[in-house]
Amino acid sequence: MKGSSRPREGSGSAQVSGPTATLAAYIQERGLKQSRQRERIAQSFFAMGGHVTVEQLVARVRRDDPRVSVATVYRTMKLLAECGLAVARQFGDGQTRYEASAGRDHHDHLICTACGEIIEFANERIESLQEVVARRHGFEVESHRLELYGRCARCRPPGRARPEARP
Amino acid sequence: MKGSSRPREGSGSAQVSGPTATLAAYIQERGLKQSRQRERIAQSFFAMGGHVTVEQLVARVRRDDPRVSVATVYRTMKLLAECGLAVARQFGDGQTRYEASAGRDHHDHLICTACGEIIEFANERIESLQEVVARRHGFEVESHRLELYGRCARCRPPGRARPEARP
DNA sequence: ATGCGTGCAAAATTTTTGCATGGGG
DNA sequence: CCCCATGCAAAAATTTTGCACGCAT
Repeated sequence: MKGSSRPREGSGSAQVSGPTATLAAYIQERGLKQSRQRERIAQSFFAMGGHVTVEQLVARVRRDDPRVSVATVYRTMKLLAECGLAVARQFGDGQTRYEASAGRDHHDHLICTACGEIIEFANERIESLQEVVARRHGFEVESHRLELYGRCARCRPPGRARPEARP
Repeated sequence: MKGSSRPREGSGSAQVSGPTATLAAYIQERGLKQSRQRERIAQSFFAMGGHVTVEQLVARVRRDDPRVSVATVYRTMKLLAECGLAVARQFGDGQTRYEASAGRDHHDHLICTACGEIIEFANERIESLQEVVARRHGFEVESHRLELYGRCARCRPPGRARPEARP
């Protein structure tokens, strides 16, 4: 249940302009402090890619550092969200998911109700129409959220390819 | 707009075929039982209209019947959702909201981030484009969710009229 | 009489917060 | 050195579940 195909940031060796650098800058500007935990959490988060639940992130971080507390992960993700490196998403399953957003354009989501795969997409036409609709009601749009739930190609009953064994 | 939705049930005379009747039918068909609580909860829910949180609903129901438990309200709303009279909505605020859906067409939401007002809208063009996008990714859409967050006419900074004083 | 519904409370989930301690700047 | 960050656990907030009892059918 993953599968994002996002272009990797310059994962070169001496590259310093990645999200980690942005976080460091943000931390310094605000007189906050860096820490092993924050670095680990951020690193794991960006390494995981996709749309990560706190639970998943905690598990991953603890693989390297078993004593990191859930609270710290929550607090750090809030930090990442504040400085624009992550976005919190609520798909209707009761778990907040975080998504890396460094320098990424806005996009919406296609979510497979069978295998859970999450695909991102963007559509200018839809965005425009949203503006039109909003204006029609006197609204000024600040943000929006569009999620399409359904069956992905592999999970579709009629087509071919087995639905991953979970109807 | 669709064919003037909500035909006011002019047909039967003695038969009140509103949502309450649908619930009663559903209850009987399934061998379930009616109860004072269920009636009160359903009645309050439909009377309130809009997008109601369980908390609000509980408060309202208890105004008439202080001993109704939260659990019963949850269970009853689940029942209403099962028989298609209500729909559970998750706007990102951590509270499940229920919305009456008897005979209503699909629609999406405009949500004011200042006063919390929720406006419904429907747009065929957007729906069509959603299908196109989904198909392009091999998805078959089962449902979707579109929410536009922003400032309603009254809450817009530049314009006039006061923001109702409730964030 | 049978079994569903209810209230109450405990449990389960998910996220936040208080507090004492330790470490970064 | 001072303040921030962390861990731990308790607290919150929301929703579910177990249980015994009572009422509707």
